[in-house]
This record gives sequence, C-alpha cells and structure tokens, in this order.
Amino acid sequence: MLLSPSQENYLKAIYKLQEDDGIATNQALAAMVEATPASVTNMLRKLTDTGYVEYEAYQGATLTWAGRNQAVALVRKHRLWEVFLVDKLQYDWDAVHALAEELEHIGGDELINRLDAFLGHPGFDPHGDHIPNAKGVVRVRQHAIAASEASVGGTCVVCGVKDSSSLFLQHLDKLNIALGKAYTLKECLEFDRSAVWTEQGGACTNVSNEVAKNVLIQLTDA
Amino acid sequence: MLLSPSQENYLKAIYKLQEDDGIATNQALAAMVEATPASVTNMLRKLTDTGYVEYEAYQGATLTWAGRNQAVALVRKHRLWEVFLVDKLQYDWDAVHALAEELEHIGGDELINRLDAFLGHPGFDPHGDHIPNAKGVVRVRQHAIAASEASVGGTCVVCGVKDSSSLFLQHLDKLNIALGKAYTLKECLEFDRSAVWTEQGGACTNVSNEVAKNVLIQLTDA
DNA sequence: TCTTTGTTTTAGCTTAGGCTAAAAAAAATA
DNA sequence: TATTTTTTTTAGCCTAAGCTAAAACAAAGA
Repeated sequence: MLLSPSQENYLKAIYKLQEDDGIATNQALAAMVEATPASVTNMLRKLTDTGYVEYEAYQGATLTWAGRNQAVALVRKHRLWEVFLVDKLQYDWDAVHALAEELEHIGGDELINRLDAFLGHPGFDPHGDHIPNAKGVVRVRQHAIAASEASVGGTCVVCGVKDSSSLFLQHLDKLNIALGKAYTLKECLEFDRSAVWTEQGGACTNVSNEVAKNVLIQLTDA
Repeated sequence: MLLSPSQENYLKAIYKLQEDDGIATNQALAAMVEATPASVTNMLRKLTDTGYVEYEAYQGATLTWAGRNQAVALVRKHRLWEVFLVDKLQYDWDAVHALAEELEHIGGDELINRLDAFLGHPGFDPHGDHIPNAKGVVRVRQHAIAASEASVGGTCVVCGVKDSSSLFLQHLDKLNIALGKAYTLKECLEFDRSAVWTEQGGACTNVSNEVAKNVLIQLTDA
C-alpha cells in the first residue's frame, strides 16, 4: 500500500504524539499537521481503512504495527537527510528541518540505505537524536537529562535538544552552546532560576531556565 | 509564483518538445506528462494565466521567458541529482532517472547551488548531457554526431546518448559501451547496416544501426 | 444529576489535477 | 473542393485533501 506525503505526515505525527504524550488526540494532531480537526478525522478514517491506524470515534488514534514501521522509516529518512545537509552541504543545524521534511518523502528503501552507507551509517542526527536503523530498531537516548535538572558543581556534555525549532537553535548558537561541548555548572541564581555555565577552558554563559529545560546533557562527573 | 510538481513537469515537457521538435503539440505533451490531451488543455490554461506559457487554442504551447527559466532550472536540478546518485550513492546510470524526477521538485536555489558545489560543479550528467549553470545558461553539445553517421576507419570517443531509457542504457552496458571510451569503426555490414567497433586495446563489438543512431560520439581522427 | 464547556464528528463546499465522451476545429485525402 | 480522419477543446464527472459551520458527544463544574 502506497502512502501520499500527506498520509505519511499524519503517521509521523501520531507516532510522535504517542511517544511524547502517550495518546494522539485529534486536536494535537491537527496542530502538528497544520490542518483542522475535521480534516484529521477525515484522514484517520482513510488510514484506518488502509490498516496503518487503529481509530475509534472520540478515542484518539493509535498506530498499527505497519503504521509504526512506516513512521519509524520516515524518522530514519528525515534524520539521515539532515545529516547529509549538515555534513555534506554545510547547512547550519537550524536550517535543515524544512528541507528534510520534503526529502523524506522521496524514493524507497534502496535510496535511503545507499544514503546511509554514503554518510557512514551515522548514529545521530545534527540535533543529537538517534537515527533508527534499516530494520526499524529505534534506540532510546540513555543517561540524558534536561540541563535544568542538573545540580550545581556538576560537569556535563551537551548531547541533544528538546526543541529543534530554528528559533531555539539560533539562540543556542548565540550562547555558543553546541552538541559535544563540555560545561561545568557553576551556580544557579535564585531570582530567575537561570544558571551560570563555564566552558572547559574559560568562557562563562548565563543560561535561562527556559533554555536549560530544552538542552539535554549527559553528566560526566568523575 | 510557486509551481506544483505537476506544473513543473509540464514546463519541462514543453521545453523539451520545443527543443526537439520546435513545437509542443497537445498530444506530444500528453504523452510526455502521461496525461490525456484534455488534461493538457486544462493545465496550459493555468500556466498561461500564471505567465509561464503562451498558448492559443489549437496552436500549441510556447514558454515565456519566465517559463524557460523555470524549465532550465529544473533540468539543472535533475541533472545535478543524477550526478549525486551516480557519483556519491553508486547508482548505475540506468537507474537514476526516476529518482531525479522526484528530487528535482525539492527545495530552491540554495539547496541546488550547495549540491552543485558539493559535487564540484560538474559540467555533465551521467548520460553526457550538459548541466545548465546557476544563471540558467545552457551550453549546447558541440562536435557530437550520432555514431551511425560516422564513416568507416574513423576513431571516436563516446560522449552521450540520445535515448536515456533504462532499457537502452542496460543494452549499452551489455555491449560494454560507456561514456568516455574510445573506438575505431572497423566496418559497416551492408546487410543490416550494423557496424563493427573495436575498442582501443582489443575487443570487437557488433553494433546495430538502431543502437548507433542513439549513441553520440566525437571524432578524434588524427 | 444537570448544565456548561470543550472536543470531535458530520455535512456540505472548494481546489488541484486528473478522467471520458462528445463536439468542434484543423489537417489530410479523395 | 468535399469528405474523412486526426487533433483539440468542451462539458461533466471523480478523487484527494483540505475548509467552515453546525450537530453530537465527552468532560468538568455547579
């Protein structure tokens, strides 16, 4: 059964919502695919008929096994194209999402597996997210916590972001925060819960709580 | 004005027909975009309204300057993606057309110019066709003739094909004919107008007239 | 439990891009 | 030139994917 780009976007959206919130409500789906709830109802019917979704009126949507596999394959394609755009075409990490969103609907397994090989079978995309493998196995991020959860005095390495919007990523660029960089959390200011991070080797940065909540780190305490 | 993939395909088709036959008839267009003549009439109206095509009932279609530029940009995108697929992802030259056909509708100038740079600004695609540059300048193949036009005794280098269908390209593979290879035309057999080519260094191949008509060569006579 | 509020579904409409069948125009042939 | 054939256009219909407005349902508060 062949899916249209639009249908693929719905499957991806259900997948993400199931992962994040446990449940994919009509409204949340509508927001994610940028359509009205009425259109979502419509599409969920079709995806149910084709066997990718299980759905009963008013109960939200769940992916079938076939649906999950499609969704994971799309996540894989999206992230591999992001790696291509950043590593090979030198795009900035905040500029690749929209293009990958288009590219992920092109071609089939053959293309993406060749791309994967060409890129050297990368494990992570430019935002630090795991790339599912060709068999559809998804590894989950381990030992990562939001920077806002870390305690003063700890040392850590930045390994991902929760928000990959262009706006947020550009903000991190301005703060000179990037994946792989190591920091020590010097102090936490009572007043606004912002924190002071120092980079190995010098520079201090003041990081708002809002930012810290969206930066994922791994603790490297000795 | 933003064009849909379908609209882009029409522009490309008109462009090719204008180049090859001088005129883009409704029927020829229908064959090329795989639609009915009625659908073509429909679409030509729209493209006329948006200013990419000039069209009067029963008179065939012509591209405006804006239309020509779009078409050339698409040819450029198509051919650059073909280079990517063959050079970087190791696809065979007979397997890239369909994928490039999808990829050419993705993104804008930024993406394609970065791809161009990444590939090292190639001048030709895997079938020997010139790649238009970023300014829309199209160079025309020079000094190339169909192999069927060459006279016995001449030496030449294969530099292109007229037919880039998978079927034909695979046939060339079987005959061990590839771009860049040098041959001497040993003899032409009266009976079926097939020719005997010898490769520099040895092997003889019998090439039918049908094949020779679709192989482009440059003479290298001393 | 009843009522209000918020969410989801239904009903009916729109647009893009196709299609077929019939009518009209152009081209070819007698 | 008259007739036949081919090509193009018109008219009317279809499907995918969206939309709005109203109705139905579910959840929350009184």
